[in-house]
Amino acid sequence: MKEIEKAYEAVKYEDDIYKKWEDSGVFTPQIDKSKESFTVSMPPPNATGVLHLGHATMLAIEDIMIRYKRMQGFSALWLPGTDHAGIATQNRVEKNLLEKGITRHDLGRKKFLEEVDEFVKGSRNTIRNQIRKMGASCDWTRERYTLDKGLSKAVREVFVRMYDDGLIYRGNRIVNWCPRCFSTLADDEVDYKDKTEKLYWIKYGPFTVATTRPETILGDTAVAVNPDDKRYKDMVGKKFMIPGVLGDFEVQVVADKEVDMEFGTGAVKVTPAHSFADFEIAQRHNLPLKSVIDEDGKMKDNCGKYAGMTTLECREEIVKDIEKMGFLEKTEEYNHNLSICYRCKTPIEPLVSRQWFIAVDKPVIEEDGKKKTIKEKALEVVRNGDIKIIPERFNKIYFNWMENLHDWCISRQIWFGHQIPVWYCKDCNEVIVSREDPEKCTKCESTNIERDPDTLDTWFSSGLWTFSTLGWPEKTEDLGYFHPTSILETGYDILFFWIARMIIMTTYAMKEVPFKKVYLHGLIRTRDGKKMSKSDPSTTIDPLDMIKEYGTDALRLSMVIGGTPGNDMRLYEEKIAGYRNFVNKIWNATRFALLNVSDEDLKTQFDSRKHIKSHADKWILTKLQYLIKDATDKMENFRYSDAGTENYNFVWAELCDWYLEMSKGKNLNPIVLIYVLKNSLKLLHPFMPFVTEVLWRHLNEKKMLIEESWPIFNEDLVFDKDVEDMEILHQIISDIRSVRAKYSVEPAKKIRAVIYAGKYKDFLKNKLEELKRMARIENIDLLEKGDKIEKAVCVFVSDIEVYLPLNELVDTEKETKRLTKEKENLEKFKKSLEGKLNNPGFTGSAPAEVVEKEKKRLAETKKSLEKINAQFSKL
RNA sequence: GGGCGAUUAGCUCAGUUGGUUAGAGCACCUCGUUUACACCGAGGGGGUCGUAGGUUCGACUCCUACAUCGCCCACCA
Repeated sequence: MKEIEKAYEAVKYEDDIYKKWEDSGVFTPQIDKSKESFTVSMPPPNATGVLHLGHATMLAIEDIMIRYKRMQGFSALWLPGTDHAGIATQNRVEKNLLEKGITRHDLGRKKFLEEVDEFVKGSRNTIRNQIRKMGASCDWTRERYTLDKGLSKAVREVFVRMYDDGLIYRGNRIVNWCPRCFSTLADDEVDYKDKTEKLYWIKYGPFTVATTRPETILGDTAVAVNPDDKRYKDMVGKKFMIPGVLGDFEVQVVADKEVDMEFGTGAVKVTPAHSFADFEIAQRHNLPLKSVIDEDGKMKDNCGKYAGMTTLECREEIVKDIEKMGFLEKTEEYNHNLSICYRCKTPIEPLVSRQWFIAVDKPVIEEDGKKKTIKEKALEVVRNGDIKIIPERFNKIYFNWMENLHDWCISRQIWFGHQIPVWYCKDCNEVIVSREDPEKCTKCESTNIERDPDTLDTWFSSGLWTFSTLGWPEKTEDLGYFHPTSILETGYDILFFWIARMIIMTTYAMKEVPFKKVYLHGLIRTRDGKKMSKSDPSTTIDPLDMIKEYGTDALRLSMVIGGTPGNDMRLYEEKIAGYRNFVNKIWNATRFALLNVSDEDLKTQFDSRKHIKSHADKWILTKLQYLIKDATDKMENFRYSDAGTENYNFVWAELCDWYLEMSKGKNLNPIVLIYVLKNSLKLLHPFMPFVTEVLWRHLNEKKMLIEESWPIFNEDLVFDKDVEDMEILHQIISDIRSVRAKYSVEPAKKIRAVIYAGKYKDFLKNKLEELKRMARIENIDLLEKGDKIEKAVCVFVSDIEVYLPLNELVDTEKETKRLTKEKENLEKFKKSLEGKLNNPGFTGSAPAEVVEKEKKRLAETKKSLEKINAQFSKL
C-alpha cells in the first residue's frame, strides 16, 4: 500500500521522464537483422522555427506510430532533423540586419552566411527542445540538418547525376520572380489573391485589346486571335505597325486556340517576356521576346521615358499618355487572381530569366527496356501501390498535380542554401559541373573560373530527406536496414511541396520509393473553423502554453482523438482540459489501486488459473481482451482516433465506473486489478506517454514502460457467458438507480428490494453485496419466483423481476405514465421487428445471423411486454 | 472552369465493406463528500442524420440531382 498525490501535475514529471528515456538509449534502435525495421523520417521543421500546432500534431501522431511499433518489437527509428529553409531563414536574418541598417550586400556573401549560421545555431536548440517537450521519442543521435556535410554531399551527388543524365539543364525561360525576395519561385510557391483591378480597353492599331497591365505594351511582339474567329481571319499571319506611346512598333498576328473569342474583343496583345500564357504562345509561334521589366520590378532602360519607374508608376503614366493620344476606349472594373509570393505576399513579376531546371518530361530512367521520365516513374509508384496514400482520395490530387507538372525551376537567387555546383570558365565558356570544387577549367585548364552564385531550391535538398539522412551516397548499414522508410506522416498542405518531390528524387536516385505509406493529417483550426494565423494572435493556440497548463499528454490526446486523416480539426482549450481530466482519471485509478494492494501483490505475476476470483474479474478481463484486439486492429489501420477512444472508454466507463466500484467491498482482487491496469497503461502509452510512464514506475516495474511489449489478445481470458451475466447485473443496478432518481428517493435512504431471479438466482446470490452497495439497498429478498407485489415499483431485466416496495412513495399516476411510455416503446419496437421477420424478403436475403439476432430480440421484447402488462394490474 | 471534403443533439465530432430503438465529449437540468478522482459520482432531457428523388427486404451508410460552407488545382489578356 502506498499513496501518491491526489492529482497529477504534469509539469512536475515530464522533463524528468523525457530525460530518463533519452539517456537510456531506447530512442536509438539497433540494427538487428532478426528484427523488422520500422522507420519514420520526421518532416524537418525550419531550423529557426518555433513549435506551432502543426508541428505538435505531426509529433503526436508520429510518436504514437513509433511507440506502438517499438512496443511491438520492431527496430523502430524515428529520425529527427531540421531544414535550413533557404528563403525563409535568409529573410529573417536580413530583417534583423535591416534593423541595424545593414543589407546583405554590405556584408558580402561570406560574412552574411556566417551571420546566418550563427543565427541558426542559436535558434536551432529552441525547436529541438520543443520537440522534446512533446514527448517525441526520436533518435537524437541520428539527428540531421539539411545543410550538414553528409546531406550537402548527397545534394551534390544528385545534382551531378541528374546533370550527366541530361535532367538538369540551364535555360532561358519565363519564371515566377519575386522582386522583393529577388529570387525565382517554383510554380507551387506562388499564392493567389482575389483582386479587383482596372481592365483597360486600348486602341491598338487595327485592333482593340483589353489588358490589366498596360505597361507591358512596351514588351509586346504579337497579337493573338482564335483561329476560328472570323473577325480577324484575314489578318492572321500579317504584320502590323502599331502606334504606341514610344512610337510605332511591329507586331505579328498569330492564331492560337488558347485565345478566348468571348473575352474582350477576342484579340490579345502578346507580351512573351512577362506573361506565362504569352510566353507559351510565343514558343508555339516562334515570336521574339522583348524584356522590359527588370528583376527589381522596374522598367528597363529600353523603355524610354518610363525607364526606372516601377511597374505601377509606369502603368499610371502610360495610361495617361494613351488617353492623351485618344487610344483609351474605356476602362472597367475587373476581378481576377493576382499571383503573389507565398513567403512575402509581394506580387509576382513573371519574367524571362536564365535559370536551372529539372526536366520532368525527359525519358532517362531505364527500366524494362523502356525509358521513363521521372514524372512517369513518380506516377507509377503510386498507381501500382508501392506507395499508399492515406486517405486514398489524395491519390487523385497527387496524380492531377504530377500529370500537369512543368519543368521545375531549382535555382534561387539567394545566398543561404546549397550553392549550385556549377562553374563557368571565363576564358572558354566551358560549364563545369562537379562533385568536388574544381580549381581550373576542365577544358582549357584556365583558373579563371567562377562559380554560379545561385543556390538550390530548399525542396531540392528536402526531397532527398529519407535517404540522405541515412548516409547516402555512402552505402551505410543504416541505409540498407532502415530504407525505404515505412511511413511518411505530414499535413496534406505539403503534399506537392515535399511529398511529390521526395517521390521524384528518391525513385530517381535510389531506384526505390522513399516510403511505403503516406499518412496525411488535417490542419488544426480555431473553434470557428478558421485558419489560425500568426498575424492574429487571438486566433492561435500556443502548444507550449497548453503544455504548461494541462500537460503534454492532454494536448496530444486533444489533437489525436476526434480527428480523421486528411480532415481538418478544430481545437480549443476546453477540449484540452477535457483530456487533462482523463489523464487525472487514470492517475486516480492507479492511486486507488496502490492504496489497496501490497508490495507483494505488485510483484506477483498474474496467473489465470490461480488469480481469477469473481465474475467481475472475468468480465473485466474479457473486456480487456476485446479491447486489445480492437485497439491493435485500429492501430494497424491507422485509425488512431478510434484506438484512443476505445482505450479512453475502457478505462473510464468500464474499469473505473464498474470494476473499481465493484471492487470496493470485500471483493477487491489485487492481482487482477493490477494486471488490468498495467495492460491499460501499455495500450495508452503511445497516446499519453508521460503519465503512463510515471504510473508504471509506481507499480514496481523495473523496465520502463516505453520498452514494454504491446499486449497480445489471449483467448484464454475471454469469458463471454460471464460478461453476459455481469451486464445483467449492471443493468439491474442502473435501473434501480434510475427509479430512485425518478422517485426522488434520497441517496441516504436505504430501501428494500424483492427480486425474482429465475435462472439467475444462484448468480445473483453471490452478488448481493455489490448490488446492495451500488444501488443503495438495505435488504434484498432473492427468490426464484413469486407473486406480484403491491405498492411497488418494478424493473425488468431479461427474466429477472425487481420490485422496490416504496409503499407511500409510489405514485400510481406517475408509475402508470412511466410504464405506459415504456410499453409504447416496446410495442413500437416489437412491431418493427415483426415487420422485418414477417417479410420474406428479409428472412430470405439477410444473413442467417442477422435474422437470428432479430428473432432473439423479438423474444426478449415479448417477455418484457408480458411483464409490464402484468404489472399494470398491480397499480 | 475542374476536382475534393463537410453537412448527424445547443457546440465539437465519431459512426470501418448497408443489418441498433443513431453514439461520445462539452454544455444543460436534478441529485450527491459513499475506501481513488469535484479535473468527481449517479440519474436525465435533447437528433424526422442538409433537401429531393432512386437502388434495396432493409440506407446515417450506396447512386443521382440540388443547396450551403470550406479547401485544392487551373487561369483569360
